[in-house]
Amino acid sequence: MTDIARECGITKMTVSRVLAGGDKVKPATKARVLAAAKKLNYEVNTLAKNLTKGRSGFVGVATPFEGLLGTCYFGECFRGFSKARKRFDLDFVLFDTKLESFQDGEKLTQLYRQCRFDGLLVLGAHMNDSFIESLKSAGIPLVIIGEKPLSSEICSVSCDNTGGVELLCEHLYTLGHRRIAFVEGPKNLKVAKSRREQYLNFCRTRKLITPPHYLQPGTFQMSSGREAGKALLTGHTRPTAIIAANDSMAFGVIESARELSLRVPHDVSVVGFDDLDDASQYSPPLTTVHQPAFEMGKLSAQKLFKSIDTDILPTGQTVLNVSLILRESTAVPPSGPST
Amino acid sequence: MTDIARECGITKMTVSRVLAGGDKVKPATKARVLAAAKKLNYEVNTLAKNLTKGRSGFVGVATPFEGLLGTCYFGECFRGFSKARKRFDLDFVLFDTKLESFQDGEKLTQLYRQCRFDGLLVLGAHMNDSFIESLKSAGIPLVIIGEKPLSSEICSVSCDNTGGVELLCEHLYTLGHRRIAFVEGPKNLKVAKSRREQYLNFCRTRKLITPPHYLQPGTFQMSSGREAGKALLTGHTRPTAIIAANDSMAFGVIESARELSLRVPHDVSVVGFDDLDDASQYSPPLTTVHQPAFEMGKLSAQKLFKSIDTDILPTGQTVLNVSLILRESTAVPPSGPST
DNA sequence: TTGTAGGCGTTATCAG
DNA sequence: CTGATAACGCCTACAA
Repeated sequence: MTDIARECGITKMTVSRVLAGGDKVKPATKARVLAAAKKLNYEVNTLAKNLTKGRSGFVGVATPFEGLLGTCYFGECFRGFSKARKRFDLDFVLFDTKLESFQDGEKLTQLYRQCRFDGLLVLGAHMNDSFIESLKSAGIPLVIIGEKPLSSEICSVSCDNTGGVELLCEHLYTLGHRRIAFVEGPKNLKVAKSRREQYLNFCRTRKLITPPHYLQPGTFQMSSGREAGKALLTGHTRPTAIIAANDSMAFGVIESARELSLRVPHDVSVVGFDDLDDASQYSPPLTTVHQPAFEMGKLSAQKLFKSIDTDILPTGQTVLNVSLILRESTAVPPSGPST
Repeated sequence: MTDIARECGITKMTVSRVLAGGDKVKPATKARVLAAAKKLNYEVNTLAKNLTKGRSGFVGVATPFEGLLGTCYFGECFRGFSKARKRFDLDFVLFDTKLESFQDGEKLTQLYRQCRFDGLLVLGAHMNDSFIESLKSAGIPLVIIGEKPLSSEICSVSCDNTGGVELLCEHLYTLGHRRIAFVEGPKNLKVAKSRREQYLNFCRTRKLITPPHYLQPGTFQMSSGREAGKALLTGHTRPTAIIAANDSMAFGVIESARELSLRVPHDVSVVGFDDLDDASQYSPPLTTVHQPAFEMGKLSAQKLFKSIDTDILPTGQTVLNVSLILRESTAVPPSGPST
């Protein structure tokens, strides 16, 4: 910058002004500065700029690396973040909430106070609310994605998990299913809990039978769906329909049916939740609930960017709608519609 | 920092020394400083530290967001990066090579010169070598992952794609298959090209028939595998075995067989490449080649970190071994072993 | 073992 | 519209 100033016979200050956006500088000077900058192959030193501005120019994305990073859900959310970005001087840093050192939010708080990032997007948070509370109380601009924290003070963008499961249940019930089983997600995830609760709720309301083994544990991974499917399809009082708390597990359930030479949906109906890309490619194509991961990512990032720009903490708890995607993995139960 | 100094009745400088690692400071002073730091809830300002050090403390990860970010392969690599990290003052920034502005490497070069990151890991690079060359010539510490660039000057960590396809071909040939088809990956990816070349090579060597439609285009996505499978299984001279250039497409091929009521492996053998988590969960479990994505990620990150620490550009082209994972999607061809 | 002086490259502020 | 001066918070180098 000093070089440019010398080259143009002016001060650094004027050069800075031009490069920062050309506030009130004589057009002629401006042109000369720009020419010199080009000639000298100048690029700002972000490090120095950041120091004076007190900003790092980075947005943190906190997520469990193991279990979420390689999933389509994560990919879609992240593409949403990226899409929301209008200013290109903000980039994304990834933090692994699975590391022990990140478990309690203390570490992220510290990084924030060290000016490593300007705001935080939290994906796949655990039920452990104290994690989020501690981030909040550190004054970090914060948006939680995928679930709604207890405290309404905390900004979040999620989708209607309860409503989604309700749609699935209704659909199966209308087809005539009365023996409906459920494969749940990890116990420490709020989304998993919401989905399970709504299933149980539905069964209670409609007075459906729910032997204990109708509620199968799962990890959101295909393998757990396969195991749960095997248990359900070989156990007593075989269900006529199985709801998996996400698509991956639904695929696993379908595989288990195949292994047992049961046809989907003829012998058993299977539904999932998420609407992954592959859901439509499966045979049979999977009936599922579409979760708008891309939109969730985009909206949450927009909120955070705005917050960072304005220095006002983000607020509001947005719950996006989900929709039932009817494909071919569901049909009337083998015994025909119930009464 | 000034506050701590005042609190302890010493200068900033001594405080700095203590906080930087306590070089040659009297233990008593050191203790007092640390106590005061704790009391005042002090955290270094990374922004200032970076400015003096001339380092950003970030490692860039350049990858196409669309098509790679949501995949298991990316997840594994990234977990490898994270695992390689010994110093926790280096974090990972994501850059989207699918953005137009990143296509030619110019943008990343600019970001580097602006000190946004200290080194770069490139994942899923395009065939376009000029992209990589331009990064290299900008002097960016650089490791390419997954493919071996033409210029041996450029550091890379990849796996033996050629050998892997050879293993698959050999396996099928030994079982007796003579009509082997191939579903290829995106035309602009080097890995895809290597795998295809080796398939063609094998067919040539063994004098296998290869009608033009035996080489089906694909995108590495399940849907393209499904389409290719349909074309191959309904076309003339039906192959007895199909090699998909990755697992996702192999799943698609299997689905297409199911739709056509063909049994895998009884009527047609199917193999993939990657060994995704789900490959073992499929029914039939998929015979495939294991690609050590985690190790590739870890090793490449280690090289880069070392380079950043020592200020010596990373070198060497490592090619990791792959291994054939025999599962249940392959068998002798329906007509029995060939002569 | 500790202190002093100065600089890293940029922007803020106020004066001209 | 432009310039002078100081500051951002830390670290390097040298001196005491």
